[in-house]
Amino acid sequence: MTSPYPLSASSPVSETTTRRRAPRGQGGELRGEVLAAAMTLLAEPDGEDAMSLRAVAQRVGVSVPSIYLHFADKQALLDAVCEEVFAALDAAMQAAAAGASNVFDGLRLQGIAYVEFARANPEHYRIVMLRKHAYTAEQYADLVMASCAFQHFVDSVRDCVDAGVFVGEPDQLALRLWAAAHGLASLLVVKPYFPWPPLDQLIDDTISMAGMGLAAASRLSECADDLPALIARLDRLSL
Amino acid sequence: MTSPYPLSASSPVSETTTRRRAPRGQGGELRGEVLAAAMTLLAEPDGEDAMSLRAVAQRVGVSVPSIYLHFADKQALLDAVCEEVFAALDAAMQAAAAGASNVFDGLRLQGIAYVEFARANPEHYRIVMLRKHAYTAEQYADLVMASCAFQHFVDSVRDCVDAGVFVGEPDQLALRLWAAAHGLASLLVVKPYFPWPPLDQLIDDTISMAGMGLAAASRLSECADDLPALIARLDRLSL
DNA sequence: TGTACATCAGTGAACGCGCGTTCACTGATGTAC
DNA sequence: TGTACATCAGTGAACGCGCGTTCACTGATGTAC
Repeated sequence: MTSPYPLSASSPVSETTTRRRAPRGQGGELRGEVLAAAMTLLAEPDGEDAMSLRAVAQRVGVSVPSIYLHFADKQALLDAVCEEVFAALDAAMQAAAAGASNVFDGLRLQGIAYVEFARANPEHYRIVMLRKHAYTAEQYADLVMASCAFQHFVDSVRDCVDAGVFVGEPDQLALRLWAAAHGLASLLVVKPYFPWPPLDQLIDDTISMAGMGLAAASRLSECADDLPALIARLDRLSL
Repeated sequence: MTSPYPLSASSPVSETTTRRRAPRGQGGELRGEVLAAAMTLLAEPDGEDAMSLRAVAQRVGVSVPSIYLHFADKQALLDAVCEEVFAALDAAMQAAAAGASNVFDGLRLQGIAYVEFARANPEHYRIVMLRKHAYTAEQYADLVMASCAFQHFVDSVRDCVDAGVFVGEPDQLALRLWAAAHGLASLLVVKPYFPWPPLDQLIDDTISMAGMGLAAASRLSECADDLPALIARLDRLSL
């Protein structure tokens, strides 16, 4: 019933309330309640279809046009949801990285946290990562850069480059790692009925595979002779 | 206007035909035309929204209820489309593998063909791989196994295991490689506006990363001392 | 050879539904005079 | 201290739209007698 992770927006949302009108000057409260209700509805199975403005209004205990007091249209509400989800994803990854013993392990823990987030919040992951957005190139670039999650991830990759684990441009390397993590995450979200093996190990293996492969491949392109040394280093990092 | 790859279903489809009624006993022709029109509509941008039964009927030059003569409902038509797409994907991967110099390279070429298919047919890829399907576990397992694509891919992984490149269960290893390829494929489909680097290299790199990483990781879990030898072997395979 | 009939391929019109959005309105509350 | 008024939070009813699906029907064509 409640949102799967703490929302920055306030207020619990019950099933079918008749809401008390906000006191004067507190009209903005409704914005938070609408956003929270949208998040909750989207978290349910088939959330994307379930989140109509009518459903949101009913959850909050308010009439449908009231939503337009705080969101220009449905898309604006969805945009707000995306921001919320990106922030939560970023927080989960940052928290995971905090427990790392070295920069390479930190990257691995972030990757695992990424997939675990998708596993725990499949419908939210679907909205931000699997939906087609009607953005122009500029709008989209803005949105990606505005969300800290990808930037923080690139920073971690840069740390690894500085430590000599990878060779190359951090943002380019990050894309490749992101692809691997997103691949597993989206498969789990979209194909829940696939006969998956035990997920904890699959996730760890896939993330490790990407990290090791990138280390090996980015080195291969530079100096193919140095590989044994590279592998020895990876081994020392206690992957 | 025409479908992006040869359909097993016959018949060209023009914009707004008035179709001539099929001669007696040839009623089945319409099925192929409906399927082809659905494929064509789904290939367009926003294809998933654009493919309504009304739009399909108009493309074929037939009334809407006629579709029900050959498909039980809209879902049945979508199922038929999925079969068609899976078959085309399988064919593309098989063709790519035919040009390989060794089993490991064959896997790499299949991975590249997989991503290229998604890149060339983004809306078709979206339908089969990014949509949520309302299947039960059994229905879905049947569907996956019925489509040859995944089976053929597992076979190629098995060849690599036999050749000593990977260690482990072929279907388990295949899942990890699939995740990596699907990750990049779906990112390209869903986020066309992302500031991607040159795609040919990104694709090759990502696939190679997965292959090398899996080889290294699957060996790591067995005998951590043997890594230099493994890398030397990968190098010899001219990755 | 002619005709009644079954079959076949397809149609026209309507069904109810839920959707996003808009518009004119209501009624409580604080504030200026 | 009383009252007119502006502001604010929110509402009720309707808009047009496109959708999947159903139902009774049409008209051409082959076949049995």
